[in-house]
Amino acid sequence: MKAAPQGTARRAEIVAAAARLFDERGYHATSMDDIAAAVGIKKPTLYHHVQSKTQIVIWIHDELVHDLTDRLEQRVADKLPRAEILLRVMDDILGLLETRPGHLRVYFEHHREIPGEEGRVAREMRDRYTETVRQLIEEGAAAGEFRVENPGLTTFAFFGMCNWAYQWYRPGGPLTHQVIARYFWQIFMSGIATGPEVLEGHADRLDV
Amino acid sequence: MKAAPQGTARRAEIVAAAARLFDERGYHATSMDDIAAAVGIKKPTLYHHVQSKTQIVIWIHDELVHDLTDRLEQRVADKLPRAEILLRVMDDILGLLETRPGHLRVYFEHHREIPGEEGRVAREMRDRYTETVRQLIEEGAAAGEFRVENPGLTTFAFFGMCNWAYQWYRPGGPLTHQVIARYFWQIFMSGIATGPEVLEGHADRLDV
DNA sequence: CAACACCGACCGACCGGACGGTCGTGTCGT
DNA sequence: ACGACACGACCGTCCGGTCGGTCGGTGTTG
Repeated sequence: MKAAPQGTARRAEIVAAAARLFDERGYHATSMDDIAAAVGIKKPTLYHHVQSKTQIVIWIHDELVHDLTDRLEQRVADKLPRAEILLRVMDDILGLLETRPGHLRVYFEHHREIPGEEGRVAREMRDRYTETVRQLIEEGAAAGEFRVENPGLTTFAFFGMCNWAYQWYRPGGPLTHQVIARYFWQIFMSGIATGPEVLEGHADRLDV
Repeated sequence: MKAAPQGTARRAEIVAAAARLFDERGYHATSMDDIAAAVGIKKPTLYHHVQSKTQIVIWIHDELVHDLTDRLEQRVADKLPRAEILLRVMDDILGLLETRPGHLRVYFEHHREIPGEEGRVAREMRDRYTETVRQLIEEGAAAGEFRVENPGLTTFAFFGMCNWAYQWYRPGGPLTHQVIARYFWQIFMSGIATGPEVLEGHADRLDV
Protein backbone atom coordinates (compact mmCIF):
# COMPACT_ATOMS: atom_id res chain seq x y z
CA MET A 1 0.00 0.00 0.00
CA LYS A 2 1.28 3.35 -0.94
CA ALA A 3 0.68 6.76 0.54
CA ALA A 4 -1.82 8.81 -1.38
CA PRO A 5 -0.22 11.10 -3.96
CA GLN A 6 0.71 13.87 -1.59
CA GLY A 7 4.14 15.33 -2.15
CA THR A 8 3.59 14.79 -5.83
CA ALA A 9 5.78 17.68 -6.91
CA ARG A 10 8.70 16.53 -4.79
CA ARG A 11 8.22 12.98 -5.86
CA ALA A 12 8.26 13.89 -9.54
CA GLU A 13 11.36 15.95 -8.91
CA ILE A 14 13.06 13.03 -7.22
CA VAL A 15 12.14 10.60 -9.97
CA ALA A 16 13.39 12.96 -12.67
CA ALA A 17 16.65 13.69 -10.88
CA ALA A 18 17.28 10.05 -10.10
CA ALA A 19 16.57 8.94 -13.64
CA ARG A 20 18.95 11.52 -15.02
CA LEU A 21 21.71 10.49 -12.62
CA PHE A 22 21.16 6.79 -13.22
CA ASP A 23 21.45 7.47 -16.91
CA GLU A 24 24.59 9.54 -16.68
CA ARG A 25 26.60 7.68 -14.05
CA GLY A 26 24.88 4.34 -13.83
CA TYR A 27 22.49 3.04 -11.23
CA HIS A 28 25.04 1.55 -8.87
CA ALA A 29 27.40 4.49 -9.17
CA THR A 30 24.64 6.79 -7.98
CA SER A 31 24.17 6.90 -4.23
CA MET A 32 21.13 8.07 -2.36
CA ASP A 33 23.30 10.94 -1.19
CA ASP A 34 23.82 11.95 -4.82
CA ILE A 35 20.12 11.87 -5.53
CA ALA A 36 19.34 13.87 -2.43
CA ALA A 37 21.96 16.46 -3.35
CA ALA A 38 20.52 16.74 -6.85
CA VAL A 39 17.16 17.64 -5.35
CA GLY A 40 18.73 19.99 -2.85
CA ILE A 41 18.07 17.99 0.30
CA LYS A 42 19.95 15.51 2.51
CA LYS A 43 19.68 11.78 2.56
CA PRO A 44 17.41 11.38 5.62
CA THR A 45 15.01 13.84 4.07
CA LEU A 46 15.09 11.91 0.85
CA TYR A 47 14.03 8.87 2.84
CA HIS A 48 11.16 10.93 4.15
CA HIS A 49 9.80 10.99 0.59
CA VAL A 50 10.97 7.61 -0.57
CA GLN A 51 10.93 4.14 0.90
CA SER A 52 14.01 2.75 -0.75
CA LYS A 53 16.27 3.02 -3.74
CA THR A 54 14.40 0.18 -5.34
CA GLN A 55 11.18 2.10 -5.07
CA ILE A 56 12.58 4.87 -7.24
CA VAL A 57 13.34 2.31 -9.92
CA ILE A 58 9.82 1.01 -9.65
CA TRP A 59 8.41 4.51 -10.01
CA ILE A 60 10.53 5.19 -13.06
CA HIS A 61 9.53 1.90 -14.55
CA ASP A 62 5.84 2.32 -13.89
CA GLU A 63 5.65 5.87 -15.17
CA LEU A 64 7.16 4.75 -18.42
CA VAL A 65 5.20 1.62 -18.94
CA HIS A 66 1.87 3.24 -18.15
CA ASP A 67 2.64 6.15 -20.40
CA LEU A 68 3.48 3.85 -23.31
CA THR A 69 0.64 1.44 -22.70
CA ASP A 70 -1.98 4.16 -22.43
CA ARG A 71 -0.95 5.70 -25.71
CA LEU A 72 -0.76 2.41 -27.54
CA GLU A 73 -4.09 1.11 -26.33
CA GLN A 74 -5.79 4.40 -27.08
CA ARG A 75 -4.62 4.14 -30.68
CA VAL A 76 -5.74 0.57 -30.99
CA ALA A 77 -9.11 1.57 -29.58
CA ASP A 78 -9.29 4.42 -32.09
CA LYS A 79 -8.70 1.86 -34.83
CA LEU A 80 -5.94 3.79 -36.50
CA PRO A 81 -4.40 1.99 -39.48
CA ARG A 82 -1.92 -0.60 -38.29
CA ALA A 83 1.01 0.86 -40.16
CA GLU A 84 0.33 4.21 -38.58
CA ILE A 85 0.16 2.77 -35.10
CA LEU A 86 3.57 1.25 -35.64
CA LEU A 87 4.90 4.62 -36.72
CA ARG A 88 3.50 6.21 -33.62
CA VAL A 89 4.85 3.52 -31.34
CA MET A 90 8.30 4.29 -32.67
CA ASP A 91 7.70 7.96 -32.09
CA ASP A 92 6.41 7.34 -28.57
CA ILE A 93 9.55 5.49 -27.61
CA LEU A 94 11.92 7.96 -29.23
CA GLY A 95 9.98 10.85 -27.76
CA LEU A 96 10.52 9.52 -24.25
CA LEU A 97 14.21 10.15 -24.68
CA GLU A 98 13.33 13.83 -24.62
CA THR A 99 10.40 14.00 -22.27
CA ARG A 100 11.74 11.58 -19.68
CA PRO A 101 15.52 11.60 -20.00
CA GLY A 102 17.16 8.63 -18.39
CA HIS A 103 14.00 6.63 -17.88
CA LEU A 104 14.53 4.35 -20.82
CA ARG A 105 17.98 3.24 -19.70
CA VAL A 106 16.60 2.30 -16.31
CA TYR A 107 13.68 0.61 -17.98
CA PHE A 108 15.88 -1.55 -20.18
CA GLU A 109 18.90 -2.19 -18.01
CA HIS A 110 17.60 -2.27 -14.48
CA HIS A 111 14.17 -3.79 -14.56
CA ARG A 112 15.73 -6.99 -13.27
CA GLU A 113 16.56 -5.24 -10.01
CA ILE A 114 12.91 -5.01 -9.05
CA PRO A 115 12.34 -7.99 -6.77
CA GLY A 116 9.40 -10.09 -5.81
CA GLU A 117 5.81 -9.44 -6.65
CA GLU A 118 6.38 -5.91 -7.88
CA GLY A 119 8.96 -7.19 -10.29
CA ARG A 120 6.53 -9.75 -11.62
CA VAL A 121 3.87 -7.12 -12.22
CA ALA A 122 6.36 -4.79 -13.86
CA ARG A 123 7.57 -7.46 -16.24
CA GLU A 124 4.01 -8.41 -17.00
CA MET A 125 3.27 -4.86 -18.10
CA ARG A 126 6.16 -4.83 -20.54
CA ASP A 127 5.19 -8.18 -21.95
CA ARG A 128 1.67 -6.94 -22.48
CA TYR A 129 2.98 -3.97 -24.41
CA THR A 130 5.20 -6.10 -26.62
CA GLU A 131 2.44 -8.58 -27.15
CA THR A 132 0.05 -5.90 -28.34
CA VAL A 133 2.52 -4.81 -31.00
CA ARG A 134 3.13 -8.41 -31.99
CA GLN A 135 -0.57 -8.94 -32.52
CA LEU A 136 -0.78 -5.79 -34.56
CA ILE A 137 1.91 -7.13 -36.85
CA GLU A 138 0.29 -10.52 -37.03
CA GLU A 139 -3.06 -9.01 -37.93
CA GLY A 140 -1.41 -6.85 -40.55
CA ALA A 141 0.09 -9.96 -42.04
CA ALA A 142 -3.24 -11.74 -42.07
CA ALA A 143 -4.79 -8.68 -43.73
CA GLY A 144 -2.16 -8.77 -46.44
CA GLU A 145 -0.57 -5.48 -45.43
CA PHE A 146 2.67 -6.92 -44.14
CA ARG A 147 4.88 -9.67 -45.41
CA VAL A 148 5.72 -11.52 -42.20
CA GLU A 149 6.92 -15.03 -41.77
CA ASN A 150 7.58 -14.93 -38.04
CA PRO A 151 5.65 -12.24 -36.13
CA GLY A 152 7.72 -12.64 -32.98
CA LEU A 153 11.01 -12.09 -34.74
CA THR A 154 9.57 -9.21 -36.70
CA THR A 155 8.48 -7.60 -33.46
CA PHE A 156 11.98 -7.94 -32.06
CA ALA A 157 13.42 -6.29 -35.16
CA PHE A 158 10.91 -3.49 -34.82
CA PHE A 159 11.65 -2.80 -31.18
CA GLY A 160 15.35 -3.22 -31.74
CA MET A 161 15.48 -0.27 -34.07
CA CYS A 162 13.81 2.20 -31.75
CA ASN A 163 14.72 0.79 -28.35
CA TRP A 164 18.38 0.85 -29.25
CA ALA A 165 18.19 4.61 -29.59
CA TYR A 166 18.68 5.13 -25.86
CA GLN A 167 22.28 4.12 -26.51
CA TRP A 168 23.03 6.93 -28.92
CA TYR A 169 20.25 9.51 -29.07
CA ARG A 170 20.83 12.76 -27.20
CA PRO A 171 18.19 15.49 -27.17
CA GLY A 172 19.13 18.73 -28.81
CA GLY A 173 20.67 17.19 -31.90
CA PRO A 174 19.81 18.24 -35.44
CA LEU A 175 17.06 15.64 -35.81
CA THR A 176 13.83 15.55 -33.86
CA HIS A 177 12.43 12.28 -32.62
CA GLN A 178 9.57 12.65 -35.09
CA VAL A 179 11.98 12.71 -38.00
CA ILE A 180 13.91 9.74 -36.69
CA ALA A 181 10.74 7.77 -36.06
CA ARG A 182 9.56 8.37 -39.60
CA TYR A 183 12.98 7.39 -40.93
CA PHE A 184 13.13 4.11 -39.03
CA TRP A 185 9.55 3.35 -39.92
CA GLN A 186 10.38 3.78 -43.61
CA ILE A 187 13.22 1.29 -43.29
CA PHE A 188 11.05 -1.15 -41.39
CA MET A 189 8.32 -0.87 -43.99
CA SER A 190 10.31 -0.66 -47.22
CA GLY A 191 13.92 -1.57 -46.51
CA ILE A 192 16.91 0.09 -48.09
CA ALA A 193 17.62 -2.07 -51.12
CA THR A 194 16.99 -0.32 -54.42
CA GLY A 195 16.13 -3.50 -56.26
CA PRO A 196 15.98 -7.29 -56.00
CA GLU A 197 19.35 -7.73 -57.68
CA VAL A 198 21.07 -6.37 -54.57
CA LEU A 199 19.79 -9.33 -52.59
CA GLU A 200 20.75 -12.10 -54.93
CA GLY A 201 23.53 -14.60 -54.69
CA HIS A 202 24.74 -14.35 -51.14
CA ALA A 203 22.02 -16.27 -49.43
CA ASP A 204 23.92 -19.45 -48.58
CA ARG A 205 26.53 -20.68 -46.20
CA LEU A 206 26.62 -18.35 -43.27
CA ASP A 207 28.57 -20.96 -41.37
CA VAL A 208 32.10 -20.04 -42.33
CA MET B 1 44.69 -34.66 -8.49
CA LYS B 2 42.94 -33.04 -11.38
CA ALA B 3 45.46 -31.20 -13.48
CA ALA B 4 44.86 -27.54 -12.93
CA PRO B 5 44.50 -25.65 -16.19
CA GLN B 6 47.46 -23.43 -16.73
CA GLY B 7 48.06 -19.79 -17.55
CA THR B 8 45.94 -18.70 -20.44
CA ALA B 9 43.47 -21.49 -19.96
CA ARG B 10 42.70 -20.22 -16.46
CA ARG B 11 42.29 -16.71 -17.76
CA ALA B 12 39.88 -17.78 -20.47
CA GLU B 13 37.98 -19.76 -17.88
CA ILE B 14 37.72 -16.73 -15.63
CA VAL B 15 36.56 -14.47 -18.42
CA ALA B 16 33.91 -16.93 -19.52
CA ALA B 17 32.63 -17.54 -16.00
CA ALA B 18 32.58 -13.85 -15.17
CA ALA B 19 30.76 -12.92 -18.36
CA ARG B 20 28.12 -15.52 -17.70
CA LEU B 21 27.60 -14.35 -14.13
CA PHE B 22 27.52 -10.69 -15.11
CA ASP B 23 24.90 -11.57 -17.67
CA GLU B 24 22.74 -13.58 -15.33
CA ARG B 25 22.92 -11.59 -12.12
CA GLY B 26 24.27 -8.26 -13.24
CA TYR B 27 27.75 -6.86 -12.91
CA HIS B 28 27.34 -5.21 -9.53
CA ALA B 29 25.44 -8.13 -8.07
CA THR B 30 28.36 -10.41 -8.88
CA SER B 31 31.19 -10.33 -6.37
CA MET B 32 34.74 -11.42 -6.91
CA ASP B 33 33.95 -14.22 -4.48
CA ASP B 34 31.20 -15.40 -6.79
CA ILE B 35 33.51 -15.40 -9.78
CA ALA B 36 36.19 -17.24 -7.85
CA ALA B 37 33.68 -19.85 -6.70
CA ALA B 38 32.45 -20.32 -10.26
CA VAL B 39 36.00 -21.18 -11.30
CA GLY B 40 36.52 -23.38 -8.25
CA ILE B 41 39.07 -21.22 -6.44
CA LYS B 42 39.06 -18.62 -3.66
CA LYS B 43 39.18 -14.88 -3.98
CA PRO B 44 42.90 -14.36 -3.21
CA THR B 45 43.74 -16.91 -5.85
CA LEU B 46 41.50 -15.12 -8.29
CA TYR B 47 43.51 -12.01 -7.63
CA HIS B 48 46.60 -14.05 -8.41
CA HIS B 49 45.29 -14.30 -11.98
CA VAL B 50 43.55 -10.99 -12.26
CA GLN B 51 44.45 -7.44 -11.33
CA SER B 52 41.00 -6.10 -10.63
CA LYS B 53 37.34 -6.51 -11.38
CA THR B 54 37.62 -3.79 -13.96
CA GLN B 55 40.29 -5.75 -15.78
CA ILE B 56 37.87 -8.59 -16.34
CA VAL B 57 35.48 -6.18 -17.98
CA ILE B 58 38.29 -4.91 -20.17
CA TRP B 59 39.21 -8.44 -21.18
CA ILE B 60 35.62 -9.24 -22.06
CA HIS B 61 35.30 -6.05 -24.00
CA ASP B 62 38.54 -6.49 -25.91
CA GLU B 63 37.92 -10.09 -26.83
CA LEU B 64 34.63 -9.13 -28.34
CA VAL B 65 35.69 -6.05 -30.17
CA HIS B 66 38.76 -7.69 -31.67
CA ASP B 67 36.76 -10.69 -32.73
CA LEU B 68 34.18 -8.52 -34.48
CA THR B 69 36.67 -6.13 -36.01
CA ASP B 70 38.87 -8.87 -37.40
CA ARG B 71 35.98 -10.56 -39.11
CA LEU B 72 34.56 -7.37 -40.53
CA GLU B 73 37.85 -6.06 -41.86
CA GLN B 74 38.71 -9.41 -43.39
CA ARG B 75 35.48 -9.30 -45.34
CA VAL B 76 36.04 -5.78 -46.48
CA ALA B 77 39.53 -6.76 -47.60
CA ASP B 78 38.05 -9.73 -49.45
CA LYS B 79 35.78 -7.29 -51.27
CA LEU B 80 32.63 -9.26 -50.61
CA PRO B 81 29.47 -7.60 -51.92
CA ARG B 82 28.34 -4.90 -49.52
CA ALA B 83 24.91 -6.40 -48.93
CA GLU B 84 26.54 -9.68 -48.05
CA ILE B 85 28.93 -8.07 -45.61
CA LEU B 86 25.96 -6.53 -43.84
CA LEU B 87 24.32 -9.91 -43.62
CA ARG B 88 27.45 -11.39 -42.13
CA VAL B 89 27.86 -8.57 -39.66
CA MET B 90 24.41 -9.33 -38.36
CA ASP B 91 25.31 -12.98 -38.13
CA ASP B 92 28.59 -12.21 -36.36
CA ILE B 93 26.81 -10.27 -33.66
CA LEU B 94 24.00 -12.78 -33.21
CA GLY B 95 26.49 -15.62 -33.24
CA LEU B 96 28.36 -14.11 -30.31
CA LEU B 97 25.31 -14.70 -28.18
CA GLU B 98 26.09 -18.38 -28.54
CA THR B 99 29.86 -18.50 -28.69
CA ARG B 100 30.48 -15.94 -25.96
CA PRO B 101 27.44 -15.90 -23.72
CA GLY B 102 27.20 -12.84 -21.56
CA HIS B 103 29.87 -10.88 -23.35
CA LEU B 104 27.49 -8.73 -25.33
CA ARG B 105 25.60 -7.50 -22.29
CA VAL B 106 28.84 -6.43 -20.66
CA TYR B 107 29.92 -4.87 -23.93
CA PHE B 108 26.78 -2.79 -24.23
CA GLU B 109 25.90 -2.00 -20.65
CA HIS B 110 29.20 -1.76 -18.85
CA HIS B 111 31.71 -0.29 -21.25
CA ARG B 112 31.31 2.98 -19.40
CA GLU B 113 32.86 1.40 -16.32
CA ILE B 114 36.24 1.20 -17.98
CA PRO B 115 38.07 4.28 -16.80
CA GLY B 116 40.88 6.41 -18.11
CA GLU B 117 43.06 5.64 -21.05
CA GLU B 118 41.90 2.07 -21.42
CA GLY B 119 38.34 3.25 -21.61
CA ARG B 120 39.26 5.70 -24.33
CA VAL B 121 40.93 3.01 -26.41
CA ALA B 122 38.04 0.62 -25.90
CA ARG B 123 35.51 3.19 -27.03
CA GLU B 124 37.68 4.04 -30.00
CA MET B 125 37.58 0.43 -31.13
CA ARG B 126 33.81 0.32 -31.06
CA ASP B 127 33.54 3.58 -32.93
CA ARG B 128 35.88 2.27 -35.57
CA TYR B 129 33.68 -0.78 -36.04
CA THR B 130 30.51 1.29 -36.32
CA GLU B 131 32.21 3.70 -38.66
CA THR B 132 33.27 0.92 -41.01
CA VAL B 133 29.70 -0.25 -41.32
CA ARG B 134 28.53 3.31 -41.83
CA GLN B 135 30.95 3.74 -44.70
CA LEU B 136 29.83 0.48 -46.22
CA ILE B 137 26.28 1.76 -46.22
CA GLU B 138 27.32 5.12 -47.60
CA GLU B 139 29.27 3.50 -50.42
CA GLY B 140 26.36 1.25 -51.19
CA ALA B 141 24.18 4.32 -51.46
CA ALA B 142 26.65 6.03 -53.78
CA ALA B 143 26.78 2.87 -55.88
CA GLY B 144 23.02 2.87 -56.21
CA GLU B 145 22.55 -0.35 -54.27
CA PHE B 146 20.92 1.20 -51.22
CA ARG B 147 18.36 3.95 -50.84
CA VAL B 148 19.81 5.95 -47.97
CA GLU B 149 19.12 9.52 -47.01
CA ASN B 150 21.08 9.60 -43.77
CA PRO B 151 23.83 6.96 -43.48
CA GLY B 152 24.34 7.57 -39.77
CA LEU B 153 20.70 6.98 -38.90
CA THR B 154 20.56 3.97 -41.19
CA THR B 155 23.54 2.51 -39.39
CA PHE B 156 21.81 2.98 -36.06
CA ALA B 157 18.73 1.21 -37.35
CA PHE B 158 20.89 -1.62 -38.62
CA PHE B 159 22.73 -2.12 -35.37
CA GLY B 160 19.56 -1.65 -33.37
CA MET B 161 18.00 -4.72 -34.90
CA CYS B 162 20.82 -7.10 -34.14
CA ASN B 163 22.34 -5.51 -31.05
CA TRP B 164 19.00 -5.56 -29.31
CA ALA B 165 18.99 -9.34 -29.54
CA TYR B 166 21.08 -9.67 -26.37
CA GLN B 167 17.92 -8.63 -24.54
CA TRP B 168 15.83 -11.54 -25.70
CA TYR B 169 17.86 -14.17 -27.53
CA ARG B 170 18.74 -17.30 -25.61
CA PRO B 171 20.77 -20.08 -27.19
CA GLY B 172 19.05 -23.38 -27.66
CA GLY B 173 15.84 -21.96 -29.04
CA PRO B 174 14.16 -23.20 -32.21
CA LEU B 175 15.94 -20.66 -34.42
CA THR B 176 19.67 -20.53 -35.08
CA HIS B 177 21.47 -17.24 -35.22
CA GLN B 178 22.02 -17.77 -38.93
CA VAL B 179 18.30 -17.95 -39.55
CA ILE B 180 17.64 -14.88 -37.44
CA ALA B 181 20.40 -12.93 -39.13
CA ARG B 182 18.97 -13.72 -42.55
CA TYR B 183 15.51 -12.76 -41.35
CA PHE B 184 16.60 -9.39 -39.97
CA TRP B 185 18.67 -8.73 -43.04
CA GLN B 186 15.63 -9.31 -45.23
CA ILE B 187 13.68 -6.76 -43.25
CA PHE B 188 16.51 -4.29 -43.35
CA MET B 189 16.86 -4.73 -47.09
CA SER B 190 13.25 -5.06 -48.20
CA GLY B 191 10.99 -4.04 -45.34
CA ILE B 192 7.74 -5.74 -44.48
CA ALA B 193 5.17 -3.70 -46.40
CA THR B 194 3.49 -5.63 -49.21
CA GLY B 195 2.88 -2.55 -51.32
CA PRO B 196 3.11 1.25 -51.38
CA GLU B 197 -0.54 1.67 -50.46
CA VAL B 198 0.23 0.50 -46.93
CA LEU B 199 2.46 3.51 -46.41
CA GLU B 200 0.14 6.19 -47.66
CA GLY B 201 -1.80 8.76 -45.77
CA HIS B 202 -0.34 8.71 -42.29
CA ALA B 203 2.75 10.71 -42.95
CA ASP B 204 1.85 13.94 -41.20
CA ARG B 205 1.43 15.34 -37.76
CA LEU B 206 3.29 13.12 -35.37
CA ASP B 207 3.06 15.84 -32.78
CA VAL B 208 -0.22 14.95 -31.11
C1' DC C 1 70.19 -39.20 -4.51
C1' DA C 2 69.63 -36.23 -0.74
C1' DA C 3 69.51 -31.30 0.46
C1' DC C 4 68.14 -27.04 -0.94
C1' DA C 5 66.44 -23.04 -3.37
C1' DC C 6 62.92 -21.42 -6.10
C1' DC C 7 58.33 -20.63 -7.92
C1' DG C 8 53.58 -20.61 -9.21
C1' DA C 9 49.05 -21.79 -7.52
C1' DC C 10 46.53 -21.54 -3.65
C1' DC C 11 44.01 -19.72 0.68
C1' DG C 12 42.32 -17.88 5.75
C1' DA C 13 42.02 -13.83 7.81
C1' DC C 14 41.74 -9.25 7.56
C1' DC C 15 41.25 -4.06 6.20
C1' DG C 16 39.13 0.25 4.70
C1' DG C 17 35.68 2.44 2.86
C1' DA C 18 31.34 3.12 0.74
C1' DC C 19 26.64 2.82 0.81
C1' DG C 20 21.65 1.78 1.98
C1' DG C 21 19.08 2.78 5.59
C1' DT C 22 17.75 4.50 10.61
C1' DC C 23 17.29 7.37 14.91
C1' DG C 24 16.54 11.18 17.55
C1' DT C 25 15.96 15.84 17.26
C1' DG C 26 14.95 20.48 15.57
C1' DT C 27 11.95 23.79 13.09
C1' DC C 28 8.54 25.50 10.82
C1' DG C 29 3.49 26.69 9.19
C1' DT C 30 -1.13 26.10 10.67
C1' DA D 1 0.59 21.25 19.54
C1' DC D 2 0.76 18.59 15.65
C1' DG D 3 2.18 16.94 11.36
C1' DA D 4 5.28 17.69 7.51
C1' DC D 5 9.82 18.53 6.38
C1' DA D 6 14.37 18.81 7.45
C1' DC D 7 19.07 17.10 9.19
C1' DG D 8 23.68 15.31 11.86
C1' DA D 9 25.33 11.38 13.45
C1' DC D 10 25.40 6.80 13.28
C1' DC D 11 24.98 1.54 12.20
C1' DG D 12 25.60 -2.89 9.80
C1' DT D 13 26.89 -4.98 5.94
C1' DC D 14 28.99 -5.99 1.92
C1' DC D 15 32.69 -6.00 -1.15
C1' DG D 16 37.05 -4.95 -3.63
C1' DG D 17 41.41 -5.69 -2.56
C1' DT D 18 45.71 -7.12 0.47
C1' DC D 19 48.86 -9.75 3.58
C1' DG D 20 51.33 -13.35 5.02
C1' DG D 21 51.83 -17.84 4.61
C1' DT D 22 51.29 -23.17 2.93
C1' DC D 23 51.91 -26.77 -0.44
C1' DG D 24 53.68 -29.32 -4.20
C1' DG D 25 56.48 -29.61 -8.16
C1' DT D 26 60.98 -28.72 -10.53
C1' DG D 27 65.47 -27.86 -11.21
C1' DT D 28 70.33 -27.45 -9.21
C1' DT D 29 74.18 -28.80 -6.79
C1' DG D 30 77.41 -31.63 -4.19
